[in-house]
Amino acid sequence: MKKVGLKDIAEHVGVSIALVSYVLNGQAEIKQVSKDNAQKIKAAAELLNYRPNQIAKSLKMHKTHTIGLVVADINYRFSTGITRAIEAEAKKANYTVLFGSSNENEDTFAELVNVLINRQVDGLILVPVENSQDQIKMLQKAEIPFVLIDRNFPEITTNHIALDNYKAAYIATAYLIKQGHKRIAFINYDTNMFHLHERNRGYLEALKDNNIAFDEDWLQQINSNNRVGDIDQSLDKILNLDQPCDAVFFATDTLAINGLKYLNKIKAKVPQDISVLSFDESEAFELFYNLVTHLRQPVEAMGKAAVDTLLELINHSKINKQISLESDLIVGQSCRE
Amino acid sequence: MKKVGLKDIAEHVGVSIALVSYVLNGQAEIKQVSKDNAQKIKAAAELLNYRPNQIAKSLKMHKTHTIGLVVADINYRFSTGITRAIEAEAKKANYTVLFGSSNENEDTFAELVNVLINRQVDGLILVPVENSQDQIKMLQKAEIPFVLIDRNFPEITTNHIALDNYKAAYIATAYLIKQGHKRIAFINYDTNMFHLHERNRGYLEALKDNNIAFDEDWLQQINSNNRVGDIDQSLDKILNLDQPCDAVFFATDTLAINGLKYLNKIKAKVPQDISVLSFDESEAFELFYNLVTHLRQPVEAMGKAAVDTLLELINHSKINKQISLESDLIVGQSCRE
DNA sequence: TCATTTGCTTTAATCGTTTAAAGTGATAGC
DNA sequence: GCTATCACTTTAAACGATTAAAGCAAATGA
Repeated sequence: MKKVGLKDIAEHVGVSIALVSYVLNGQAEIKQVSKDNAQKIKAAAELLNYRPNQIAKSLKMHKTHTIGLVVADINYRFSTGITRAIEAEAKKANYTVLFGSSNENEDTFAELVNVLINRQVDGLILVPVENSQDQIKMLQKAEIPFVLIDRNFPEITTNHIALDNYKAAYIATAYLIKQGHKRIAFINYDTNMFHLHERNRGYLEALKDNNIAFDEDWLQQINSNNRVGDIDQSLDKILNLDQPCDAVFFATDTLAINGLKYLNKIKAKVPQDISVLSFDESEAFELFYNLVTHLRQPVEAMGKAAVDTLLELINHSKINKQISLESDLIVGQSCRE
Repeated sequence: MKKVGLKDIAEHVGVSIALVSYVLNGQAEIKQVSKDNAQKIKAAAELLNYRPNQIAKSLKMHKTHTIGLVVADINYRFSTGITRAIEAEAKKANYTVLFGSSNENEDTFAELVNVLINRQVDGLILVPVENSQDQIKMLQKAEIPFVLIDRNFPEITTNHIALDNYKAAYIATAYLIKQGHKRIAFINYDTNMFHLHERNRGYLEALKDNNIAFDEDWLQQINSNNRVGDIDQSLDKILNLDQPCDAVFFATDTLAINGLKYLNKIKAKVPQDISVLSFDESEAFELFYNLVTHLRQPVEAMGKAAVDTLLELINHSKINKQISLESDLIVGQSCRE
């Protein structure tokens, strides 16, 4: 059973290809196609089970009605959330999402972006990885519509949607202080990504504003290549200081999960021995014996904003939007009361 | 900066489009293009930052080098695992993956499949949803290469890759029996999907083979529309029988997670009050105070087998493969020893 | 010297659509 | 009776690539 095209329908009905195209694109009225032919064409399309070849259509129209999405790692809870939100929003506008995961790798990221461009996506939504500035600049030079989400580079002016990471970290730290903590550790990745630096800044600023003298052993920077081992060491460190920490704030859900596993292992009780607070959400937080207090990112809103912005960009070209969103502090029982 | 095509390069160098195409497709040798021109063309392509228009190429070649993937729900751990595996495997063969999530909805599933076909994917990898038999038959009639994973319909002969669900459930149940359990509940969805029925069958058969008289209150069927409430009720039921169950086996990770939340809520201790075993994997299982004993599905192998089978189908057409895989029982501390 | 071969390049059709523009026969207006 | 309009329909040129087939000098052979 070979593919049926406009030609087959045209032959079947005995009219030209153009007429078929008009009818099937809802232009029967305006092109004044006779009711009789319109009727026959529709029937034939149905009968032959015609499916328009989007590839041909895209080629002609210079529009694929597709947007490309590159997330940092499909295994992150954040990624699945944002993917879902973006898909749903895109569908409303009749766009399909072409999707890839860079696995936080610079080369994979570049390759994915390239593949998507070659497939003529109308625009891109990207969660950029560390050191991908050149790729971003390339996109700007090539005038390809794109928006960054979750992360951005302060030195490059882009359309982006991200959490106010500084504020979120500030609020979380302030919350721990309000709960009576005086020695709060912050475990973050050792990275040069701006959004994670902002979290450091929020943490530090909150300490300062509350007159807590920061001890640099409190800020632990994890090498993402040796995550598990490093987190264990970091926790050992902050728990065995002369003045041990009584709270720990994890900069991401992955850090928190690995950290909590270790705390379980060494039988440290949360929050009796140490309070725990984490960025992001995770199903695992709910199964921990005490719901882990965490900062929930508004993924739905983020996805919607990203798609909306991108579509504006695609349709009316020049706009410049930097959207900053706020997180919710979900209070569980993992912090001292 | 408008898009550069073969034409632009041709004009820049002062040769025909054909020559450019030959060179950039590595046919310089066989088409005996002069070294001089070949050199200039490559240089110009580089200089002008040429990117082949895959859409045009696909139209001409009747091949998109794209495979479509429809998962049941991007939020499932299984989905992200399988997606990653399929992407990695597809990339090796220079295929891109176009991806969608049906959210277990029949109509969304049909729509996604259609969108993918219209985009001329070379083949499909599908996790079919309940009642999607007609879609599958349609694909067969249209002779579109596809393979099913995770689930299949016994009444339709298809290429598929799936776990031996019967065996997995049997092994898990037998394990619980070996640990001394005599009253084992099984919580499954109320569904007509074959793979979940197979899990029921494995559970029942294991009881029978071990001379345990099955009590029909032990098999709880959850309506997926009211998952949370139903699970709570089911657990209440099995814990409050005249002869309460001392073990519960969840048919999926989502069921287990919700079940464990409820067990936490009513302060039932695992495994002291009740042993717990679950199908699938979840990050959350590791954060539960006792690692939840579970059946791990071989997603990597599954993804690889799916891509390999599909590519065979695409290239050499007629084959018929039903691949059955085995799960691993990961023993944690959630079952009585 | 003329025909053939060699080495390289161009021409032009094609993929399945879209859509201006042109074509056609009937009817209406003057 | 001649032109204009109307109500349709077809023609044909794109879109950006691929690739047989044809074209064209220069070199070689007889």
